[in-house]
Amino acid sequence: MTRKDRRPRAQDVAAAAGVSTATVSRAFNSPDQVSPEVRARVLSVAASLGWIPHAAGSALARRYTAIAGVVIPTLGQEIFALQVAGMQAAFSEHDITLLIGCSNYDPEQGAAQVKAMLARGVEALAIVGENQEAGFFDMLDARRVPYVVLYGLNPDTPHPSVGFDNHEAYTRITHHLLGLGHDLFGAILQPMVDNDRATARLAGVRDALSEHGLGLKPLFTHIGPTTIEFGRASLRAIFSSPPPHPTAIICGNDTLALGALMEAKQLGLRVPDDLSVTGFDDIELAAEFDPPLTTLRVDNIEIGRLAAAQLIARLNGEEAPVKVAVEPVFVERGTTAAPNRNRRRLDPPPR
Amino acid sequence: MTRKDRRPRAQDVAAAAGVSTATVSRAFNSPDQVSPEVRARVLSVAASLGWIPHAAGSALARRYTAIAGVVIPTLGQEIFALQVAGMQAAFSEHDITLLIGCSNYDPEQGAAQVKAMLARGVEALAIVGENQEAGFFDMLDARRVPYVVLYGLNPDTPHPSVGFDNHEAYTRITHHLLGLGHDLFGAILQPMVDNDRATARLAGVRDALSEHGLGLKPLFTHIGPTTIEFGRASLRAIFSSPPPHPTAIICGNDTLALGALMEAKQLGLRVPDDLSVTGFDDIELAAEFDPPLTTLRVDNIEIGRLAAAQLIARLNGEEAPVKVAVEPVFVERGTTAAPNRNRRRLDPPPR
DNA sequence: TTGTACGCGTTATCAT
DNA sequence: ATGATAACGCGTACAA
Repeated sequence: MTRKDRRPRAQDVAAAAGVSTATVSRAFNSPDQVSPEVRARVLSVAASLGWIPHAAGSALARRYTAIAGVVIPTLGQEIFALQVAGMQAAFSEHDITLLIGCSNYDPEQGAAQVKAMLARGVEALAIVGENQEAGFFDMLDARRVPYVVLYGLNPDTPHPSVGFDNHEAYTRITHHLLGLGHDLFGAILQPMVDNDRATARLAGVRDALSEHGLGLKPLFTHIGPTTIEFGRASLRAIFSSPPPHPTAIICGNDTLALGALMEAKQLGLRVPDDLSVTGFDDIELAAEFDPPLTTLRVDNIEIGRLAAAQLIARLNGEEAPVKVAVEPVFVERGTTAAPNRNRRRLDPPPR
Repeated sequence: MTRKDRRPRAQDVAAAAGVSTATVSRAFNSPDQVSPEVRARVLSVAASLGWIPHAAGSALARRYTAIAGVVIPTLGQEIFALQVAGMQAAFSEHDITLLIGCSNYDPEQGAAQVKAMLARGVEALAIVGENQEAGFFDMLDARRVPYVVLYGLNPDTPHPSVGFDNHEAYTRITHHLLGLGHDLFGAILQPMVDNDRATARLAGVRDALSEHGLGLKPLFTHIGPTTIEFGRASLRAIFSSPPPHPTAIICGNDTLALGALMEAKQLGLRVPDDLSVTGFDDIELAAEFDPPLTTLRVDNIEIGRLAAAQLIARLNGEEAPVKVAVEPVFVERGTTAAPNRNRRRLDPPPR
């Protein structure tokens, strides 16, 4: 067998095939430079020995690891899992291994993940959100590691990014509801700390409202975990305050919206007659729910694909646009309508 | 700056700190063997140069890559994403990087992923399901790469595994419904091809039924994609056949069950009075739905953790149990009850 | 405590 | 077309 019963190396294959290690390497990496007979022999010997070139040696010699990295908040949320899946598909076409790290919404953990990835020699990096530790992006620049920000497209920052403008998306939702005639709003959103996307969304709602001289009452603004349970609890809280109550609830994602919808049903509120509710993401359930949820659809796989494509282009020294938009599509379904004036008349008018 | 403006290496740090590369290495890996002053100087120089040891060089010298791998069908399904998250958490405590590959339910793709991982020098491997290409496990054995099968615990095979017996789980569900008095069943399940878990589940239902002299009619057995839509369509199909109709529908997971539930509501069927429905997994929505779904809860994060723990133990040469059970917990909620005899009487009795 | 020197497995360069 | 040889970056006996 092979030396010392360890993993075979190129030398073992070379010896068994009666060639040099250089030829073994060539037989795999530039088959044209090797005579057909020798190539066949090398390949067959390699197969019988079970030799696979060791990536570590290869990385050293080539000065190229063929590794990229992505850092997301968590794998538990479908949107990020899909972005990763999209990246993985695109990278694998270029034989690049994708390292996946989770920050758990903590910039410190995120930075630690990136450090580990740099040690592994990542050639490029994708990360969700711009809310990183101080000097984070400088560190990447210093190492000349191309990076891209996922799931955000903040026009005010210079970072290459693939995604959409969260602020714009939420002004769009708000304008739609305003256009339907709503003038008293509630919001159920995810935590803002270290989350530039969520922050931008709330600002988007606020800015759109203030254009119309409206605002978002603290009493009707609930911020917490993105669970069905929190969506439920928030809606309950909003409607357990004395009237008037909001006629429209804007949610940070579909999960929160579904929670709100379930609680609304339990409270005997008719959607969309008594209450309009909007979500975000367009998860599978959104379309199937009763009533089907009005939401914005985001193509997360595409975001991942495009991010990988941009990084690959830059690795190849190609010019690539640094701000790539993947616009969310408004999907109006059954949870939004003009406010029911009959019901509102029962409420005392706001002072 | 550093030589040729490239990534700094240990030699650059050594030169700048006025020591040898051996001391640089020791300052990081065995700090006790280095005098405090020298250590401090080395660390500060390394920090200012931004030096991080290159994993490829390290892997070669140590003959240890600190890489493990996991192959799952898809990241798009929460259960697998959670298993990966659990593994990642456990491995990261041992500074092991986890490589993630997706097979898309295709053994060929799975094998390709594993090959890529072997090239990267994975020290250990986890894989969902035993349904692999011929010689797959032999290949791992030949390389002495410890592996573990996730999400299955087939007592008939020798493979180390962490999970549960899918056959047993589904006989349990079936027995419960039989105990409630049901005697006409339907099933909505995921595809069986290359999926030993799904196959075992169907067999579990069949075996439990045949103990009672019952069977599963092809007309009432629907197999397809694990989507809400397929759950809906299957229920519709089942109830659009001439009576009698099943009083209990066993679903392959919660998503299918939710689809069935939604369609049942649309058809005017009362759950659980007219129809009992069971799911599997206990996703968040299961408890919140109206009525809340009876299902089996699986702790997928724990499965991931335990799998990683077993692999780590084996890497350290420790004896570790090879079959680790993570039993699903039966959660009876609102979608199961005794069959409504009144309704059944309206149906002509089965011949 | 510190330095010297070799090997880890592969590829690229330069001969032949 | 093929071979010899020198990197690639690091860790670790061994020597001092």
